Amino acid sequence: MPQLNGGGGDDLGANDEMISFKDEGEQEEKISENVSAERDLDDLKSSLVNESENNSSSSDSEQAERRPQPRPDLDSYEKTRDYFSEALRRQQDGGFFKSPHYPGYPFLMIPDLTNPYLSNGALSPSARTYLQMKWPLLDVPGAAGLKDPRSPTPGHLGLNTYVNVIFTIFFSFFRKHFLTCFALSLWGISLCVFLLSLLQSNKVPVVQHAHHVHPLTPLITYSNEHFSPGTPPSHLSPEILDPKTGIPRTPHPSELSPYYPLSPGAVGQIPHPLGWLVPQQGQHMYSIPPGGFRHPYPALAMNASMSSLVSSRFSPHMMPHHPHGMHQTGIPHPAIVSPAIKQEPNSHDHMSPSMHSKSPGPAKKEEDKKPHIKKPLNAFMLYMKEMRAKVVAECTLKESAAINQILGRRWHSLSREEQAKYYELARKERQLHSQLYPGWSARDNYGKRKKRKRDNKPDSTPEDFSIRNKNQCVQYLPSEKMCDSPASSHGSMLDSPATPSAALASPAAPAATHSEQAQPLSLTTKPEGRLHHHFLTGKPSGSASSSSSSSSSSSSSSHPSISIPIGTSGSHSSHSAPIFSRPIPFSSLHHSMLSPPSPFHQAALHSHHALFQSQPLSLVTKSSD
DNA sequence: CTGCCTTTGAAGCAG
DNA sequence: CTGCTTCAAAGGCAG
Repeated sequence: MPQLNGGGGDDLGANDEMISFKDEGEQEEKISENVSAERDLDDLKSSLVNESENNSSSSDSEQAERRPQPRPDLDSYEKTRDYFSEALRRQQDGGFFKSPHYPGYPFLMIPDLTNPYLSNGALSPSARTYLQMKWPLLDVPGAAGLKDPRSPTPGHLGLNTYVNVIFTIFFSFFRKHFLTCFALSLWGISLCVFLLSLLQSNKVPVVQHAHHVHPLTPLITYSNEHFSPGTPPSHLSPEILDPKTGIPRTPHPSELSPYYPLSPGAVGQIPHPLGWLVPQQGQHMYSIPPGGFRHPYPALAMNASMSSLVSSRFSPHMMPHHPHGMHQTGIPHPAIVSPAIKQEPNSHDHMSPSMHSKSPGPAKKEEDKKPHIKKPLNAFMLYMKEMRAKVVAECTLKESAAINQILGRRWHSLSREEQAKYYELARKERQLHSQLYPGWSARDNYGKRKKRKRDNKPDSTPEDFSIRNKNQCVQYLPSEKMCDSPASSHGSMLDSPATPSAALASPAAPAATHSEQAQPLSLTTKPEGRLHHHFLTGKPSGSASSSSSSSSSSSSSSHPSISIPIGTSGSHSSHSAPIFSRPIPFSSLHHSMLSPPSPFHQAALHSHHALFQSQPLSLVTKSSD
């Protein structure tokens, strides 16, 4: 647990301490976020006003251009268009209709308007994509006929106009009252969709985008609280309040979506303003079986992302709460995994215990009844989920083991604040998890996984490094791919990461430097890779390193290359723990070092090294050849 | 097809 | 209380 090791921090209650520290920080952050959000919103409004004016003028000019050559069949069109334009002028004070700029999405700029964080339209593309995905039908340029005077379809002008007027009125209303009437707006959208369908049925040319993924796929984010423009963050009570009444309600999935902004990854790598909160590609920390939300069966295939977002934010307040676990009700939570789908091959249909009358079977059946509730993700896991895609994109690596090494290093390169975010997130997740599954215990999942190989060799001789047991020092990374990876050989890790990602990963250069300095030894320079991995392995992960100074010491002393369990790859916390965790939690220490450079950090760094030096025997080592 | 690899952190268990 | 073990995610890889 990264806590402040100094500077007023104490080692006890690391988690809570840090969390509390963080909470304060977060609150401040949030306040500032809100303020900035409001400011952004204001800016956005003003900018939109300007845009509106521009749009109006351009619209007029367009009309002027057409007037010289009026056509009889366009008269009615012109009239309706004028009417429409008038309606537009009346309604649009915010440039809501930016058709000239977004010809393809004449009326689909909602997210841009509704997202207070988009002062500069940075997210506009994603927002549009979002809408396209969310409401594919809306992607249809319903006013295409109107938009393009050259291809009018007089036969449908009336309908088009009607639709457009509906759009205009609805969206103006929508825009003005979005924050408070979102649900209503959705109904309006549904109406529009219906009308568009009508248009389609009337054979009005309709353009569908080919890049539709899943309409709901991009909606997932890890946390919505920071993105809901009109709803205050509710960290600990993820319930969704009715925007109008403020009363908790059971939202329809479609109603939820707006509160769960796009995941950057899902929308073309568009960086999210609050990227750290955004999970990867619509995935949630709890992978919920598809159909989790309302349909217990995968066949009903509610989009997993949607399910996760919905379920992840469904607190007991929203759903009937059963003290012994929501799963008893068949209510899905991301943490609930249907073994049939995942992991538990032997069990089946765990998701529907409530659906089926409790079939009292053999004693073992009881286990089957219990759905597999996954552990809440810890901070690092959350970080991994978020960053994995980036790392994969930046590197050609695909193997998770290698990616994880990189992530592990990056994790340690993160500033304390950044890590704190994830710790806080993880804490909330645990809290939510505990609320959702009061009776759940990590113990419940013990033995669920296939037997781990680790325990086979508890009593191997010090020299007898089990092949099975990973070498804690050897890089699992394929030699070809180092990226900004862990422990690049030759201390290349000390070099500043060439890739932008590296810089990204280590926002604070000093921190990164410290990090690197702090782990020089951990960078096992062995390019050997897997070969040594087999022969030079560290201790069996299980018994290996820690307590038994005997084994570890012998191994360490015998090998020239010393690998420090410093947060680096291979230093499983549990292994390294014996060395630092108790007296000076390693992560904590490391955190301090990662923090902005300061005398204290320097001291910590030195002490850290000193610590290592003082306990050479504890260091897991590996032979250099 | 199953399990390992790899990472960190949380939690449980054993002594 | 300390230390060890298991599990969480993820995807290539080996058997």
